[in-house]
Amino acid sequence: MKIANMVGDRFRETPADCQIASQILMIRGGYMKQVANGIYTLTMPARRIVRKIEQIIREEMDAIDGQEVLFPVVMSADIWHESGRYEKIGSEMARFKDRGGNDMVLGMTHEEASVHLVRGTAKPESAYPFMIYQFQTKFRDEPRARGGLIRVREFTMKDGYSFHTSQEDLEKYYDRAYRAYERIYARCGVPEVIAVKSDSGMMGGSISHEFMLLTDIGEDTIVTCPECGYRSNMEAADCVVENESIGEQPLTKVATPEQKTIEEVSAFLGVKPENTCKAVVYQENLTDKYIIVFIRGDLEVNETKLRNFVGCEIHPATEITAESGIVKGFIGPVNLNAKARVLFDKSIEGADNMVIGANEEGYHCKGFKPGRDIKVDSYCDVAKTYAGAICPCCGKKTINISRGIEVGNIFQLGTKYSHSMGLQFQSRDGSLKDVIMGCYGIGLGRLCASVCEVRHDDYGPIWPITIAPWQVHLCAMRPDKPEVKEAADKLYETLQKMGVEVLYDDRAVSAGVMFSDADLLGVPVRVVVSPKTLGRGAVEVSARDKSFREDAALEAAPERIAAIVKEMLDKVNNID
RNA sequence: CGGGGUGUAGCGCAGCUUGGUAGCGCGUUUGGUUCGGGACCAAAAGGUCGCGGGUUCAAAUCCCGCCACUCCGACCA
Repeated sequence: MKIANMVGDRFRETPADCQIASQILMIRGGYMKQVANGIYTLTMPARRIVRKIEQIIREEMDAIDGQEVLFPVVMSADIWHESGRYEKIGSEMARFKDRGGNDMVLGMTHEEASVHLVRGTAKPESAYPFMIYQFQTKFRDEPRARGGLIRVREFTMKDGYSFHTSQEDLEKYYDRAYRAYERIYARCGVPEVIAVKSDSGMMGGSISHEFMLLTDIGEDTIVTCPECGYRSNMEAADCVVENESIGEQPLTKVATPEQKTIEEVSAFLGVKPENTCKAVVYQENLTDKYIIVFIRGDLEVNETKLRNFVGCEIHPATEITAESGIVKGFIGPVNLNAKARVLFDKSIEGADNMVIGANEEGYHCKGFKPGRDIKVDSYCDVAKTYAGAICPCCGKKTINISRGIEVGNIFQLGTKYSHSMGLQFQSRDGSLKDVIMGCYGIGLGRLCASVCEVRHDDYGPIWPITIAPWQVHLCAMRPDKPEVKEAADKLYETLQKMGVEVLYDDRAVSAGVMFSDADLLGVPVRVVVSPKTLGRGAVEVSARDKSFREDAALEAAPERIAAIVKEMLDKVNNID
């Protein structure tokens, strides 16, 4: 490819409205252009990167016996009614009517389509397991797209669905998929991607993992333990705390006029926030019924865990009515006369001498001890864990909090879709049973942008050679000199014949422009042919990541360059 | 959905307060001089000032409505 004719302008200014490195560099490098909010056109370099990522994934999916298929983007609403998700999913799913007035949807995921494909007459147990996967455009009308390709509305995703006759078999396959994913990220040049325990969200199912690339611009909060390797998304992380007795005291009422927040109350009474017990009020989305969570004063409620615990959508209480009996700012578990569901978080278990609200304007109580002053049937775990908290796995106070981008996920779906949509198998004893499913997703564009996010310098991306748009960037410096033009043209042709992917810059531009453009395109191997190098009878070969720079004799250059490319490829691919 | 911001040439922006018929930098084109990290000189092309309405002799500028983009939050396989 000649850079002179390539569509997609590179430029110097930072584009307006760009926040993160990958977005800035990929826009500046002419990899893509925004068409609408969260919707991009990819140009050749980005398309080539995504294609290479796709091929790596394809090879790894095929290696675990995946069968590539292609589901449609547009689906009839019928199958979404069957699974119940037509009603359950909100406006992030795009819906429309065809000319016949039938309800249609744009696929945001393809569980329904996959079950639709494989159901029919119940197949024998021996026909299982199998996995089908595809690369397909998804449309999700995100309320807020941002960060270039990190969070978009239209994107290409690899989604796979596996079908099993037992939980054990699913788990066995899930483990294979897990290892395939690790290979995929390593081969894409980001072996540091880690798997974390995750919340299953609207996908349903029980066990699930997200693959995370840790970076500060990540939208997810990741909980890790350096001691034992425990890793979890904050949404799914257990919060373990240990409360020590600070001296049991009788429950006594104290006046705390105008002191409503934990900061105010603890400062006013001279106690630490962790020796208070606060109430956080939520409402069920559909009924507006109140839910009061009693939690240690220094902690926050993890709304995902709370949602899962109560089993319905919830939102923080916006307005508290007088009839509810809730005294805002002074809520406490003792003598609470409120129309609300009351939950006790584990974080107050075992504590004593806590400050609580007195359920009376202007008063709190000291000396509260759960279990003594009020009967607690059971404690739930709905608190957000925090840096320095106790690791739920090894028990040490080692919890770390960091940020990560989700670059893939795997779910054990169970029978959610097979059951609702009627996908059964015939077991050896002749009975019909629901098929057990797993699903496995990777967003290609997001992975591309994420790699850029962690593999770049001030001048542009530094693409790992396995996914780089080209392997070699050939610069003919001073192509107005016939000897340069001739040597570079020949090298270009020879390398291509040898199967090396070359981007060729033979424009009559200054060295600065040429190098800046090369930096923005991030091709791992750079070859410069110039009057200077030809004077030495050589071409200059260097790495985008500055790891080496050498002269290669002109006649031997093609072989040398091809050898360097091969060496770099092997280094990434030999991961076992 | 709530709260801010912005919309003027391919890109980045000024002009708007105080109305007078559009400008700067980058990029692009042509010619010339340069030549290993975004060169220089000269000439040139390129704009429904987001859209619609209103006020006015006159609107990029003032008023009303709408749209789009964007940031923070809510939301999010």
